[in-house]
Amino acid sequence: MEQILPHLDSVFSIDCVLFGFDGKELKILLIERNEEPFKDWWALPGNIVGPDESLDQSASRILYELTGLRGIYMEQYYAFGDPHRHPQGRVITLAYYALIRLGGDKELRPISSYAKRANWLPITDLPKLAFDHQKIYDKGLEKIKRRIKHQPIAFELLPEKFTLTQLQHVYELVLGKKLDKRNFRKKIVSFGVLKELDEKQKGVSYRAATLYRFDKRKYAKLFGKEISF
Amino acid sequence: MEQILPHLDSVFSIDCVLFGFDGKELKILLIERNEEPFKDWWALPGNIVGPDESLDQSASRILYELTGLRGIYMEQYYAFGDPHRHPQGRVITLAYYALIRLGGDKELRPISSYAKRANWLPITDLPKLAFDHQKIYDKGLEKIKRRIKHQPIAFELLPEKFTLTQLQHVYELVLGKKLDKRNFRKKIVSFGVLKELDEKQKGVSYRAATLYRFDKRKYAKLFGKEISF
DNA sequence: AATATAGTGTGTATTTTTTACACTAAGTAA
DNA sequence: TTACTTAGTGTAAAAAATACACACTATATT
Repeated sequence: MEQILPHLDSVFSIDCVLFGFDGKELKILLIERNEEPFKDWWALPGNIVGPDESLDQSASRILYELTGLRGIYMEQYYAFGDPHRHPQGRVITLAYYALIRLGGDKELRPISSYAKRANWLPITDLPKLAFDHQKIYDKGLEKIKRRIKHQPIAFELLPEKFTLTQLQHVYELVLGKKLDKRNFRKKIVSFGVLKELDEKQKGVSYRAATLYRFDKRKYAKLFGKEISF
Repeated sequence: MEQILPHLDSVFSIDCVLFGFDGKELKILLIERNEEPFKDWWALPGNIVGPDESLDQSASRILYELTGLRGIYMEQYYAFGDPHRHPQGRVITLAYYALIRLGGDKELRPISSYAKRANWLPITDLPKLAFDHQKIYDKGLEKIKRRIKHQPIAFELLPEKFTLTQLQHVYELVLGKKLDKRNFRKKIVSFGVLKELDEKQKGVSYRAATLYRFDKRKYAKLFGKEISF
């Protein structure tokens, strides 16, 4: 976040790439700035790190203030500290990404003053971003692309119960490529971290798919062994 | 680095895990502190980020001041910012690792005041470290373990001309496990990034091995394709 | 000159993993 | 009942990973 610049030699902020999945698209949450510099531009949400906050806490707080959500999966992934990245002084920023399942419409809370509004925008059609936020976003996407191949983070984007097709969809969106249905299922099931439920999808106008759940216990037992996509 | 604490709300430092390979062991460069807190403890080298330095520049400077080396492979990998990680105030630190080929003995330069001395210590036998430096080191090792599987960083630890056995040795030390000689050679050669030289190892009292060189051109052509170990 | 020593360099068979590929089944809507 | 839409499944071929052992070569020693 870039709005407050106390008179310190350097300022410390956190910027977040909040990835959300609504069942259809992969989106990120952007705010439209209401202050100079970059007034009226879209930017990643961020803020100054509080004096008694850990970095992770600070990131969680930013997310909470914007969305009202807690307990979301977040990961710090890089520090951006070019001396000229902020036109008004030195601001070193730590980048976090978060993975969020988007449910109803009531995801967003009232906006703090420095932003006009916030919006979930599909990553396939992003506007120009303020500061070096495009670079921050790019690196964030790169990181989750890599991570989804080795860690069970896809489930963070899905509801607790999901179909294999939905899961595949998440992988395809993150990796940016189509996957073969049969091979995908074979592989994902072979990891042994999914629990098949006695329940079917509801409200669809075609054959309902079986629901699955991510089984944290089984995953814990795998610890050390790498998933590899 | 932890020795200077100006009266700011937060201070920004960089700490470096400098990995070095001397042909036998994997080592890191530690300094023995000459100031409180943690006087007489071993610590990772570090320093405050200068006002007009980029983060990468700052890390390179720290390395240069200690070793006289430039152009070394360094990578930023995590920010440590627990509010209580430094007993005297808030210091957020960015961690970098570097990979260094250790040649003769003249690697080290005169030490700045806050340290008594600096020393290359084998990672198999590290002392207790000041602050949260053990955590920083652990994460650094974890990162290069992961990275060496996908990126040609092993060559940074070796002289320009090296034997396949030496290369295998680096992989074994970083990954912490033995590898099969024939399979290792098959795989590493199949990547097509090594150039076999018309030259043999010298000064050994047994059959001399063929020397190889990492071929950056060939590697550049592979870009996008992943190496996988 | 013969011998001991120490590391180099090589091939194959087996298993495992990855890939490519297409149709029937089930449920809903008209 | 029919049309529509997605769910769910298997196999063969290719590629990659693994396990494994011995002869060669240069030097040092006697």
